[in-house]
Amino acid sequence: MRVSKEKAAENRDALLDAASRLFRARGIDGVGVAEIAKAAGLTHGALYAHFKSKDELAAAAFEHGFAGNMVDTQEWAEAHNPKFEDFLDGLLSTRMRDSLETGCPMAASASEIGRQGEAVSTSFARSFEEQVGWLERSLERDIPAAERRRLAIAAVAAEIGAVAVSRAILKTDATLANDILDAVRLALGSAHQAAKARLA
Amino acid sequence: MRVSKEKAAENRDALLDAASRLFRARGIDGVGVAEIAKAAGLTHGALYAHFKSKDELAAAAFEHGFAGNMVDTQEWAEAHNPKFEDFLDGLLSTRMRDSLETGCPMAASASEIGRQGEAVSTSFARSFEEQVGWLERSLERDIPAAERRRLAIAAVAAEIGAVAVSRAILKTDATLANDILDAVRLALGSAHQAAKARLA
DNA sequence: TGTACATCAGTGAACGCGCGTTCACTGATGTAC
DNA sequence: TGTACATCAGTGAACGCGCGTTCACTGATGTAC
Repeated sequence: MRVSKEKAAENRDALLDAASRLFRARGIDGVGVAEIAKAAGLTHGALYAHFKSKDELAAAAFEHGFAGNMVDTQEWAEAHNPKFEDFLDGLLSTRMRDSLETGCPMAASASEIGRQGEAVSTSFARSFEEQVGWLERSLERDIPAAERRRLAIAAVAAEIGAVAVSRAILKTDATLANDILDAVRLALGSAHQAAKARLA
Repeated sequence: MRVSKEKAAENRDALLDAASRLFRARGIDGVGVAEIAKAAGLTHGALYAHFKSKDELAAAAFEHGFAGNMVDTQEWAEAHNPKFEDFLDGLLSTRMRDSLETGCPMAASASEIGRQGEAVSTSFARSFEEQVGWLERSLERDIPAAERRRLAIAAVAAEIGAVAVSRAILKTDATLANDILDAVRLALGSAHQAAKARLA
C-alpha cells in the first residue's frame, strides 16, 4: 500500500543504512537484497521502488556510509578540537577496528572499491579527501602546506591499511593485531615530530 | 581420463595459480569455479578431484599466493640486498599497484580476509610476519630491535593501505593515487630517519 | 618383461538452490474538482 | 470542506539465471602377478 512521502523517505534511508552496515561487515556479494530489505523493515520488492538495481543501491550505500562517517567526524572534531595525534588515537584504536558495521567505511572496503563502478570510486575519493582535510587542518600552521598535506595523506592511507590488516589478523594473533595499530600510530607521530623539528 | 601423477600435480598448481590471480583481481565471490578451471585448462569437475569445495580452494589459493609472493621477495632481496628505503620503493611503486593479478596479495585482499575462515586469516598473518621480517632485517643494526620491529610493522601495514587506496582511487583521480604512494613512502622514510637520528 | 586389472584424474551433463529482478495486485496518500 | 479518482510505495508470488556441487562415465596410468 502507498505510504506518505515522509515515510517513504524514511524507508529509503533505512535501506541505505542497513545496506551500508551489512556491506561493510560482509561485503557486497556477501549480503542479499532480501536481507537488506528485511533489516530495514521492508520486503525485497520495495527496494526496487527506490533503486533500479542492487548495483545502484551499493553505490548509494557507500556514498551514504562515507557521508555519515564524515558527519560523525565533523561532530567529534567540533566537540574535541583534536590535534593531529588525537586524530591518530581515535582512528587507530581497537574501538574503531572492532566496530565492523559503524567503523571507518574506507578500511572496511578499501580493497574492494577498485572492482566496483566509477560512482563508488568517486565517492571513496571524496571521502578520502575530506578525511585528509581534517588531518591537514589539525597540523601546526608553521609546517609548510605541501608537507602538511603529504603527512595527512600518508596518515589516512596508513590508517586504512592498519585497521584493515588488524581486522584480518585479529582471529589469528590478537597481540600482533594490536601492535599494528600502535606501530602505525607511533610511526606517523614520529614523522609528524620530524616535520616540526625540521622547522627549528 | 586418468593422467600421470606429475601431470595431476601440475594441474593442481595451475588451478591454484589461476584461482590466486583471479581472486586477487576480482574477489572470491567475483569469480566462478568454471572460469578458474577453464583458466587452468581444465573443466570445473576436475577441480573437485583436488579440492573439496570452493572455500577450500580459496584458502589454498590465498596460501599459494602469499607463499609465491614471499618467494618472489626472497629472490629479489637476495639479488639486490635492499635497504629499508629500497623495500619501500619497490612496494610503494605504481608498478606494484598496477599489477592486480601478480602484485602484493595482501593489498589486494586486506579488507576481505576478516570475512573468510580462520585458515585464510592464519595464512595472511604468516605472510604479514614474513614481510615484516624482511623489512626488519633491512634496518640498521644499531637501531634497537623493538624499534626496528615497530618500524617494519608500520611499514607493511601502511604499504598495504597505500596500495589498496591508490587502486581504489585510480579511476577517479590518478594524480592523488600517485601522491598517496609518495606520501606514505616519505612518511615512513621520515620515521626511519628519526629513529636513526635518535641514536646520535 | 609382458599381461590383466584396479585406480582415479578428468569430462560434461544434470541438479538444486539462492540470487536479483519482475509484476499483478493492494490500499493509503495526495490531488483535482 | 467534501468527494472521486489517480498515484505509487509496498507486498509477495513467480521467474529465470548462474552458481557450486554431484555423478555416471572414460580411458590412460600405475600395479600385481
